Amino acid sequence: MATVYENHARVFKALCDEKRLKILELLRSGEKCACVLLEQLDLGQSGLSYHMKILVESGIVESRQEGKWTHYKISEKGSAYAGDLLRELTTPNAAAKEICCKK
Amino acid sequence: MATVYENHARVFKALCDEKRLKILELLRSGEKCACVLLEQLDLGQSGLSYHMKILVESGIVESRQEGKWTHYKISEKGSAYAGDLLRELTTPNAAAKEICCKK
DNA sequence: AATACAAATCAAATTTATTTGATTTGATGT
DNA sequence: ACATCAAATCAAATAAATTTGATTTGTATT
Repeated sequence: MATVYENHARVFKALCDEKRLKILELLRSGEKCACVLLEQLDLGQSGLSYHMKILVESGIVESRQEGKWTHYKISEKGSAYAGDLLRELTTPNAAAKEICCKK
Repeated sequence: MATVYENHARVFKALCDEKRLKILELLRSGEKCACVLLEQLDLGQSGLSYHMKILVESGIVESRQEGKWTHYKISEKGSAYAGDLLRELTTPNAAAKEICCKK
């Protein structure tokens, strides 16, 4: 069973790798099928599939099957969730106590 | 020389690891010195130092030296930058062209 | 200058992530 | 049913990240 930390980490893992950032950049110009991504990236078929899986599992990218082809695009919902999560993780929480050192 | 992708990836690496997410959670309640973090985490001294370096290099955490002790807190500026960057990376760009498959 | 202690650095061991090529699965067309 | 092609999965090899304990560095105290 995944901890909440694992689930949160999964979201940002999408953005931790150069190849995946390049893929996202390509997707910023609209939905693309795997064949187009393959042409533009220095990646083999199985390598692309590996990275797309991580992107989709993060929620930031969504996929759509059309016949033999799979199309990918940036998910508005997933991106918004990632943004909200980032804000939550970096915002001071209410019950802030400043406990610190002996000295 | 670091590519722009490496620089972007560095920001989100901070959020990819469970231990670092736990550290951030502790920092949400205010600035803490390393000694306090050590008490609350399942980490040795050098391990904590390793993770704090990654957090600080991401910009999301900032450190302050006070005598022998180092204090850490979440950086508002760095967090805002990460948020802006995430939005930028996941927002469709202007010159969007929908090029796709033969079929 | 010598000691004490916090944190950073180093080096080796271990774990996890990524790459690569081969095989399998799933959908389509003949 | 068979052949074809796109994508997923698998397994092995490689690379990168993390852990751990030892050493070093920097600051303060005596």
